[in-house]
Amino acid sequence: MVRTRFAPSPTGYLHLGGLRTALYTYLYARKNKGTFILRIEDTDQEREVPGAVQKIYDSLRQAGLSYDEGPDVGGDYGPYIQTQRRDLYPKYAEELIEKGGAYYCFCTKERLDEARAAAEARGETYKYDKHCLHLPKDEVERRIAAGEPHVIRQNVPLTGMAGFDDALYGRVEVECKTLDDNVLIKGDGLPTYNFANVVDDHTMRITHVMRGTEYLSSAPKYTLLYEAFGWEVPTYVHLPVVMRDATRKLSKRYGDPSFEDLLDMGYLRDAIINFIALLGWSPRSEREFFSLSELEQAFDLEGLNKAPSIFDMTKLTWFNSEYIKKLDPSAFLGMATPWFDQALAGKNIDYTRLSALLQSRTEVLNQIPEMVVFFAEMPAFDVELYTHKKMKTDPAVALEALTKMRPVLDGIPDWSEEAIHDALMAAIEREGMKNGQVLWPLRIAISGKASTPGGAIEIAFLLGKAETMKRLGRSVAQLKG
RNA sequence: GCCUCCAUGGUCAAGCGGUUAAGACGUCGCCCUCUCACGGCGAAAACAGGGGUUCGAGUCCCCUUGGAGGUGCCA
Repeated sequence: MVRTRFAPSPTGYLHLGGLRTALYTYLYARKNKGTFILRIEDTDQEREVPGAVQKIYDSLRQAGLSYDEGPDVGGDYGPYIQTQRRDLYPKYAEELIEKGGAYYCFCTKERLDEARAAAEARGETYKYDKHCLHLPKDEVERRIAAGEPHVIRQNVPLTGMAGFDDALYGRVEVECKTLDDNVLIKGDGLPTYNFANVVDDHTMRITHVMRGTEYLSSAPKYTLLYEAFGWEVPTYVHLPVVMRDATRKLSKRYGDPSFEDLLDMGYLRDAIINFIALLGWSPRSEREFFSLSELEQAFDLEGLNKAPSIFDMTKLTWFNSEYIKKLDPSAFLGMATPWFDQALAGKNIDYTRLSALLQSRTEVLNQIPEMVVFFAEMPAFDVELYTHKKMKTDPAVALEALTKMRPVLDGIPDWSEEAIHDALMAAIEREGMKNGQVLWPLRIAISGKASTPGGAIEIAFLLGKAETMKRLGRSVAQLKG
């Protein structure tokens, strides 16, 4: 039975690298009919950000990554928040001490800092000197009883190798002598990640530990812990980082968006998931569109890439535009409406028609207001906009065309697209002009923009007869200068 | 510095000893067209470098270079 877990620290929003780790972890569980667990790693009380835990719940829910066990859903292996498991860790630490895998340490911060500074001054990697390893048991007990501050450290062997087999990276080994005796239980009684991840993964019966490569080089140390306990080591799957460019990883500091930010901008959940899934994983086929449930079927470890990948906003945007195009028109209308309102509130515009015009032109929802504001207010524009080589128009041609079309448009009784189209086409033929020589200037005259969603006819229709005639009148006046 | 890991076009990425080295995004060109999009067609664009192993190497090994991660009483 596969049991996987996503174990974030509540230090802020859910960034995209975290989302991808969560996604793969979730997918692996689903693919194997296993259990997906959420665990909150909040042992660093100082870094905890208020509200961050709730944010994690919300983001995972919005992403569609439902967990079978977790703080807010329960489960048989709880609690799922580490600070609520605090009484558990010292017990295991004691056991580890009994087995020789750990020891109490009373060294002061000052002594440690000095030693570290000295090592660095010598150009060496600092390592704790096991100063407290051989303290007699009675002395240890006496000092603890006396309330002396202390931690518990891992007792790493001085010789030999430590290693593990990663499902993605293969065998990873290091010499024990390069490893430090890290703190397992801190002065505040809470465990460090080094200890908590081992105890929790074991007690929660996690079979596959999927996490970022920042843990790759410390994983051998965790294996030592499992071995000291006599526990079975889970399967490790370390996942490469998501980068913003070749040398820096995605981060809020540089303005990289979080999952929430993307959603707020008007990126669709399914598009984000689809894109993220393919960032570091390949189905090894030409297929590129996957829904979450399709990913649950298709995902496997074999398709994982070992190299870090760069988050390409442009490709995400393409995915988004594709997802928008596939939307049912009424669904798109529903999504677009709040964005229409931003630019067109109070205006009498046919949103249904407008959204039909916009659907194939919208890449991200937040582009909508700027694409449609001209319906609300006619922008000022330069008459040179009338010049278009291919359409064979310029301000002079435009003036002639507009002057001739004004009465034609004014004479249309029922303002429908069909009526406008027919009237205009008939007039164009009668005058012996080219479509472009009339329609281009007309579109400019009533929109003031070089490019618009839809042509002159659609825009005239959406604007309504009164507004169209009003704008036309002003534009003709402008041309007469 | 030391330890670990990684390396195919600008980006994602297929390839798992024998290929004209896929595909997608982006870019550029053409077509469609009342603009812009959409859609269609096409083009440019990559195995970091050097040594091995092999009849044969993008694929295996080593070195170099470049990059990432770790080196915390952070995770």
